[in-house]
Order: sequence, then structure tokens, then C-alpha cells
Amino acid sequence: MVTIKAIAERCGCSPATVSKALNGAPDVSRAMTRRVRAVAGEMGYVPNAAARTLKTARTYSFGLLFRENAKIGLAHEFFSLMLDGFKRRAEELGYDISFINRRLGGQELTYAEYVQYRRFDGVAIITANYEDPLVRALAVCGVPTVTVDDQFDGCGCVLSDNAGGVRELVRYVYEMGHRRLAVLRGDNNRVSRVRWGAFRHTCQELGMTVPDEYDLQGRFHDPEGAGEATRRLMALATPPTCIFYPDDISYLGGLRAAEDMGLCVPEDLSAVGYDGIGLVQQIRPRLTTMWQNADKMGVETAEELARAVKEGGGYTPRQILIPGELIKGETVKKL
Amino acid sequence: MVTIKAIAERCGCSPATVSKALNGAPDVSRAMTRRVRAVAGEMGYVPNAAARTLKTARTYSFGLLFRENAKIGLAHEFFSLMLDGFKRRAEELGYDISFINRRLGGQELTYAEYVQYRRFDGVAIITANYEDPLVRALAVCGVPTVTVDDQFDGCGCVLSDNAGGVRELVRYVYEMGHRRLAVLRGDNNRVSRVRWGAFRHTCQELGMTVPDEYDLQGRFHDPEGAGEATRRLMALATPPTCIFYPDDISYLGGLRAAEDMGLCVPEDLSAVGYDGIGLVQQIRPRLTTMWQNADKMGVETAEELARAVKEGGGYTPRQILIPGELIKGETVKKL
DNA sequence: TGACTTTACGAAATCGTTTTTGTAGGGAGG
DNA sequence: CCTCCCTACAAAAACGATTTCGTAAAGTCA
Repeated sequence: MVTIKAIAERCGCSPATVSKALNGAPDVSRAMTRRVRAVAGEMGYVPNAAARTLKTARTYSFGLLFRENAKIGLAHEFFSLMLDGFKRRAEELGYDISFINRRLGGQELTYAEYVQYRRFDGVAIITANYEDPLVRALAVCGVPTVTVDDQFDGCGCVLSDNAGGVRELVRYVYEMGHRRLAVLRGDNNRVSRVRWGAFRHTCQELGMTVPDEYDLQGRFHDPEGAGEATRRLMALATPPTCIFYPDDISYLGGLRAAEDMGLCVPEDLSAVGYDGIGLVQQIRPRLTTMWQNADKMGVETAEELARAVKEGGGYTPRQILIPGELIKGETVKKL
Repeated sequence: MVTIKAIAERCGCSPATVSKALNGAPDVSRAMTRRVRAVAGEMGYVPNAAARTLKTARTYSFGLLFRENAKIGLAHEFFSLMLDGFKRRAEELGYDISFINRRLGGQELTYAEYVQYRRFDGVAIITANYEDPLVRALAVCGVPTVTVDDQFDGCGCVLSDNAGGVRELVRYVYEMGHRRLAVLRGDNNRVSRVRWGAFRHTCQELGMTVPDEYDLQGRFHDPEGAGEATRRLMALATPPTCIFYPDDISYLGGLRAAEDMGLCVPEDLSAVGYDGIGLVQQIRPRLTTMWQNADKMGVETAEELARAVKEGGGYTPRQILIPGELIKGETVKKL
């Protein structure tokens, strides 16, 4: 491992000068700078991150808590794309990414302790169980933090415009002539509550009442549950004309259940999803859904976090709302 | 930030003793060890990774090159699950994960240089463009490395049993009575070549000849291309009875194309995929395909890498073959 | 009791940088 | 000529841990 000291010897100067030359300090002559850099290059010098961090207390890396304890972790296109965007933009901004862990040697740390151990410049929480005390403790432990899908004091946050998305979906379905809308809710978390609130509110605005039997508690990414719910809804004396599924994947379960009952989408039953999963758009009938700009959410997370790091104590957290985009597919029939 | 020195003062002992007590060195009395640990606990001491690494030259972290420059990066269930398995197992084994980057300050490094900069204990290359000289240079730069889907000198590697998988698929289709099999190949890389070779070989074994017009060059994860190929195949004077798609996602394009031509799967056309994507299994007709154990591939990658690190110079690279599992769906008709 | 070993701790060097504080030497200005 | 101020470099002190070596004190044994 070639060090700064080795370069100094070869150049006949001091390690201090080498360091400054490599970092482009102003108090090194142009000639010396050139010489040092040339020698460093030909000796194959690569700095040592640990030494640099020890001295400067900066790591230029972000700690990432990603879908911690989620049923579906990476294996969901929406979150994968978000991570992709986050990583790409963070690297462009000069930060690299490490996963936050809880293990150190034999013992178990809290997230906050691990972050302190690694001296991350910032922390991104890309969806987690925000009820978890350990997660809450991490968010407020003093290290610049940006969360996705929920909001904490002092932290920036990036949110999908769920209320706006649902409103647009409901209005579209209404304009297509539907008046009997059923909704299957996702897990009982913030996102789900916001969407449900927007659904009820928009229905009311448009003069539609949602009977209790049209309003079912379900889960995200649960095709089986969605199938079951669909069977119940379509067995009602007056079934809904359109079902709002919590997400595109759940819709697939609904579709299967409907087909099993001999019902065709959209002829006998209209349906909308949420997410805009690319893979689901490949299948027929093309799903009408609200596409979420996952990549942009990831990108904004990185940018906001970089901002928080740069501004330090003077940082005022922002709340960034990312709009979706209505995909008018083939699953909502004109009545 | 509470340091070892602060603890030492509070305990009335030297930093050396604190360090040794915390690390459970044998030459510290039980009483002192207890005292130091208690004080460290109540002062909220967390070690400093940078200082430790600087001194010990170990990081206990793996660098990860993941789907670098791939069209579909994280957003593919197969690779996501692999990453999930890798991360989980690596953490269990005491390593944490950082993405390999190429940026350092203003300048651009090679992968190998970045790995040296961060002093990773090991490197996992979870699929990359292995033709890329930078990737090849990384694999042989001296740091313990495990690759997925390709093999390099001195590196461990984890491979999906593509040959076995294809063989099993072909045999199954043969047993179902099919004799006119067409194949759409994926991108021209190692995986694709292995699969194609196994396809040709098994067909020959079973006494089937594959005419040129049944053997098409395509790409992975390309529904549009697969649709186009399907149209060409089904427009032939004697079309195939079964199409082998390069993967489950491509199959979706084929299915759409077939439906557009008024053909039903599997009544008019049988089809098999590859991967066993969970989402695709949700749609009807259920795809017959070869499920790849992505999670296990990730797990084995972590274990092999940990082994390589532990054994150091004495490590003899192993090649780990992960078998898949035939999913008998509904897309291959009994003839 | 004297010699030797063991136990338990401390001093100090070290890892590779960065950064502060000097300090020569040369040029400018009076 | 003297002073002052740049410029360009060096010396040395950090950063926070680990680790080697040394050494008192205590224990062991003949």
C-alpha cells in the first residue's frame, strides 16, 4: 500500500506538502503540485478512507435503512426503482451508500449506534416500520436524516402525492360513469390512511356515498387477500361496478378471483390499482392505475439529504411531494 | 463523542486497558473488565470504525458491485431477491455492505482503486458486464472476490444451474408430446450461451432437430422483442408448438402477441419461461417455467465470500451450482 | 528466603491522513 | 538598509483505536 509518506520521500518533500498538493491547496507551487501528482499517479497511490475519516470526521457516505422488516423488501419494482434513483443521485453528489446494520462483532447495536460507529454523513430511511422505536430513535439522533413516506421532526421527507393520486383516480372513474366504488385498503400505515381519507373525501365531494360493505381492510401486495375481498364484494346483492385495489399486485389477485367467478374485466367489473408497476402493464387488460415516480422519489431523497448535510445546523427540513401520473388503461369500462 | 480515553479517565486506568477490556483480552482482570464495560455502557460509548480500520486494516465490510450498467438493475425480482439473500447472510456473518462506486471527490477511480480506498475485506460482483475490462480488473485485483453468473481465476463463483434447468424444461415439454420447439435466446452472454447449448444438446438427445427458423436471437427482459419473435414464429408455414422464452418477462410479451393474433395459450401455442418470477405466477394461464433460487444464490455468495476472507491466501476458489425447480404451470398443453 | 513465574496493568508506538503553526527566503516599499 | 509581507514548504500534533513491550506486584516452589 503506497502512502503519502512514500510519495513524499520520492519527491523529496514532506508528507504535508504531498497531502496539500493532492488536495489542491493554494500554498503549494504549481511545479510541486504537478510533480507530486505525477509521482502519486505512477506509484499507484490511492488514499485511505479510514485515515481520512479519522482525521476529518467525514465519510462522504450515507447510511441506508431500506424497507427494514418489510414483507416485500427489495423485490418490489417500486422500491427497487426508488433505491436505484437514490443510489445514482447520491453517487453523483459525491456520496456512497452503505446499508445500516445492527450487528457489530458479537453484540447488537441500535440503528443510531451503528450510524455513530460508522460516522455516516447522513441517513436515508427509505420506508421502514416507523412505529418501531428504534427507527424513531434513529431519525432524531442528530445525524442529518431524510425519510420516505413519513415525517419526523427535524428530518426532511419525501412523499408520494397519495392524496392527489387517489383524487385523480376517483374523479376519472366517476367521469367514466361509475357510482358504486369499492375500496380495499392497504396495511394500516400512514400511506394507507392518506389514500383512504382521500378516497372517502373525493367520493363525498362527488356526491357518492360509500357503504360499509364496499370499504374493506386489506393489506398491500397481497394478491390472495385481494382475491378473497373481490369474491366477497362481487357476491353482494348489489356489487360495486369498480374496485380500488391497494396496489397493482393486489389487483392481480382480484383479477384471478373475478375470472374464477366467470366475470370479465372490465366488462363485468372495473378495477384500478396503484403504483404503475411496469411488469403489470405488460398484461392484458392493461391496468388503469396511478403511476408513482419512484425514481424521482429516490433522486429527491438523495438531494435533500445532501442539502441537509451541507447546511448542517442551519438546515430547515423540507417536505417534498412527488406527483404521480394517471395511466388510463383498459380496466375501467365507460358506463 | 465519547472515546476510549474518556472511559479510561473515568475508570482510573489506561486507554490500553479499556481497549483490552472491551475486546475481552485475557490479560485484564474480571473486575476491571466489568467496571470498564459498565462505564462504557453508561457513557454511551460507541467505537469509531475509522480508527479501528486504520489500525487493524480490516473493515468487516463487503463491497458490492450490483448489476452494474444493466438495463434492468434492481427492478427485477430475481436480482432483488438475490441481493436480499446476500445482504441478510453477510450481516449474519458479521459483514456490512457498501456499494462500489467510482467517484472520489472530483475524480473518477477504477473499481479496483475504489475497493482499495475503502479497504473492503471482500468484494461481491452480483452480475455485471463481465466483458468490461474494469470489472475484470476488479475481480483479479487481489481482494477476495466472489462473482455470480461468471467465473474468474482465483475467485469463487455462484452459478445458477442453467444447463440442468433447461434440460429439465426441454424434457418436460418433450414428455408432454411436443416435438416442434422454438427457442428465443437472451443477450449474448455466458448465461445465455449455456442455456442455448443445453437446449440444442437436449433436443438432439431426444431426437428433435431445431430448424434455423425456430432458433432466434433475442434479449433478456424484452417483452416487445419477444412479441415480435412470436409473431414471426407463428406466421411460419409450420409454426412451433412450444416456444422457449428467455425469461418470464419476455414471455408476457409473447403472450400478448399471441393473443393479438387470436391464438390462445396453451390451446394454440405452448410456452415456457425462465426465472419463476412471483408476480408472473399471479397471472393466468400460470406460466410453466424454471424457478431460480435467487435467495440461495445470494446466501451462498455471502458465505463463499466470508470463507475467502477467512482463509486468506490459502483459499481455494469454489464453484457453487444452485439448482432450480420446475414449475409445472398451465402453459404447456398435453399433446 | 531467594529465584522464578504469573497476573494485571501502563507507556508508547503505530496506522495514514489533515491541519495548524512555524519559518526560511525573496521581493516590495519606505 | 531595514522592515514587512508574501510564497512555499516543513514540523508536529492531532484523530481514536490496537498492540507490543515492559514492569511492578503477587504468587509459587524448593
